[in-house]
Amino acid sequence: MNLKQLSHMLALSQTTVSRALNGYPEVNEETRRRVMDAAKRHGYRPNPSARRLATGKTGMIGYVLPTGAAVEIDPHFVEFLSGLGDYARSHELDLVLSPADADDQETTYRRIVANRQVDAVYISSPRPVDRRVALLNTLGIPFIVHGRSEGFGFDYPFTDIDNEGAFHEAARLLIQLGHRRLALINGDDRETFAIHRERGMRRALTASGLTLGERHICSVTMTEENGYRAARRLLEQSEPPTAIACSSLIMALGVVRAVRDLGLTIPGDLSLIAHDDVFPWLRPENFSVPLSTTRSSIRLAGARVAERLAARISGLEEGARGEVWPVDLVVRGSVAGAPV
Amino acid sequence: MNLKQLSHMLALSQTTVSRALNGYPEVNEETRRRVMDAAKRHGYRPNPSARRLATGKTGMIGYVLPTGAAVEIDPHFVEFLSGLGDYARSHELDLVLSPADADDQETTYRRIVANRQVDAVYISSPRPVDRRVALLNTLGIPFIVHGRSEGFGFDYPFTDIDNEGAFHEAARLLIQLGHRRLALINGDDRETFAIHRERGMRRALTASGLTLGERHICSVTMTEENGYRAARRLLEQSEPPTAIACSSLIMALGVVRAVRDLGLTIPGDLSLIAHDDVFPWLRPENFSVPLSTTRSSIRLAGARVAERLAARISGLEEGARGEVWPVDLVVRGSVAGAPV
DNA sequence: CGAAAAGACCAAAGCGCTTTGGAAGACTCT
DNA sequence: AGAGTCTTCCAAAGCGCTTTGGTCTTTTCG
Repeated sequence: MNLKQLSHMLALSQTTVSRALNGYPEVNEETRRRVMDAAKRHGYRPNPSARRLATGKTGMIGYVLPTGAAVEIDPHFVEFLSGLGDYARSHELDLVLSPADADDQETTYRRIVANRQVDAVYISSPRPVDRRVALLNTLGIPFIVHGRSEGFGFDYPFTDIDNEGAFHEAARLLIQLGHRRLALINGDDRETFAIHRERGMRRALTASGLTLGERHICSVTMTEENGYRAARRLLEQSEPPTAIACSSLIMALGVVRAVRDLGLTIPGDLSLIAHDDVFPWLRPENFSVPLSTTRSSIRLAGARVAERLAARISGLEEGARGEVWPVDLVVRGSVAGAPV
Repeated sequence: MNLKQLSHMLALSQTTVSRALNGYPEVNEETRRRVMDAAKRHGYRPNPSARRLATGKTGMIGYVLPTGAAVEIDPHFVEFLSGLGDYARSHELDLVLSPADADDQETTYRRIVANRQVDAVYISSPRPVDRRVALLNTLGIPFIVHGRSEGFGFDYPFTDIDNEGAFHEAARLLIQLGHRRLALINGDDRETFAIHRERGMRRALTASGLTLGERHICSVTMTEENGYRAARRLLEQSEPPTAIACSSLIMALGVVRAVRDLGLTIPGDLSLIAHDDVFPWLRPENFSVPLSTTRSSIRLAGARVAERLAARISGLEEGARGEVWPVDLVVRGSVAGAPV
């Protein structure tokens, strides 16, 4: 059932039927009802390929997926995706993932824009002065950054959490509890979120006349193993930290294992706070010692990004508004006063 | 730069240029070279929307993503996706995720087929007599099932691992080590993979005159917490198992925690084998006691599924061939002889 | 040598929608 | 009553590609 058949059946022109269906004003309300009715009854659905060719609109949002043998898409992505899907579903938006060589994403971005394959895209895990942001800005396709980039000569729309504030609060709490030697096990420090977390922590330390020495900071891919290694390195120093802030729950698993291997205890010998993106399959309250966290649902962020993309596509949102979500600090058993 | 311009520039018809570019035989080789050359020089790329409308081919593969507040997409998905992306990238295939209400995926499948939104789709986490398989079979779109379904009046193409064989081997090993009371912490037993694993284990037990009692089997969503709970339930019985087979590494984390909470040890009091899908961020060799596993890379499976989909799209693969990959049994420190 | 076959190319008709540029009739207003 | 204005609808021209159904020229072969 296509437009031609439908309009013939209604003894109307394709023009009128098309307009009736798409809510244009220049059509009699009575006629519109008739059309709507017939369309529903016959299950007419406009062919998206045809519509695409005519309008350029695709009803899809895009994401360039970095791939390659050495590239690991981490589990955060899937949780973000869930949120995105939650929103997208109710708006019949599809998501297209375009796999790209991790070292040359630009080609793919250019392709999907030139080909008009999607109406909007989002970017995740941005770095400071991220080339993708600059690129999309010049290409002129609607986009949202999940996270933040910095230091451009222009503004851009983003949705981010207050990583700096979160880790500032976490560090402040630890300091209040008497800790003097804090350490940070961070994610990849080429990414903005990691830089912000470090900055937040440093700010809290400085305010109390403390510092975050080179020896007390690690920056690694967020795997269990790297968490373990980092913790061992930190704790086997001559002056080990008495508290650690950790950028992910998965790494925190490794930290806990290291602590145990070294015959230490949490929170007796070490206080631990980790960032929790809220995975359904790994909860901080279920750690052997319930884990204190800075918490922010990455799933909700996904839904929000989808919502904003939809708004931008339909022209409801414009400009470069950035939003920063606060992060909860949730205190559980893994923090205590510094050992004497 | 579109076809019209290009052909005008070459003083050829659109027909000839199109055919030259698409490798049709009825064009002079000399002419073809000229065309190819000009196309490359001017960076001509056929507009996919137009091509789509004309041919119905999209260059995309589809996946219906179940969503909803209660639905958790698990981390296996992202790893599978990585593999899919690895292959898809080299073939300029994109992947479109269509979010659907988890309870009504059929509507979405019908939509993407009716609209010709993708050239092929894949299905994951199939159940026995999975309605999606039956549906896609009647809808007549190329598809591959990742996993297996059972009991149709027709065959279908799938790529699966030998779940039954894997858990059969695992159980056999445990029995050889003298264990008599085995337990299984399984995934959702409405899914085929879980049924196969149980079947494999049962087969091994039966062969030795043993059984898998109702009290020794759990079937839960694969989260850390559920692993913990299941293990507690099993181990606090009057006649607790001396060995557990577990369907995922994430649940195994919970098992290890439970064992520790109960003051038991691995492998002294309990032998543990888990299935490992090979996540880069959580490795069995890094468990406090290195974990024995049945291992099969889900990422490789993703690449294979993409490859087969591509083959089916281009007509290189036909029929209902199913393939079953063997699973490695990797023995590490978490298994030992049964306690006396 | 003449007929048939093969080779190389093209004009034009789709694919199914949106949108432009009217046109016809009804209504208002002076 | 005639000019102007709405309201409501339509024919046809795109969007940029593929493909059908030729035509014209050259080659092959009995």
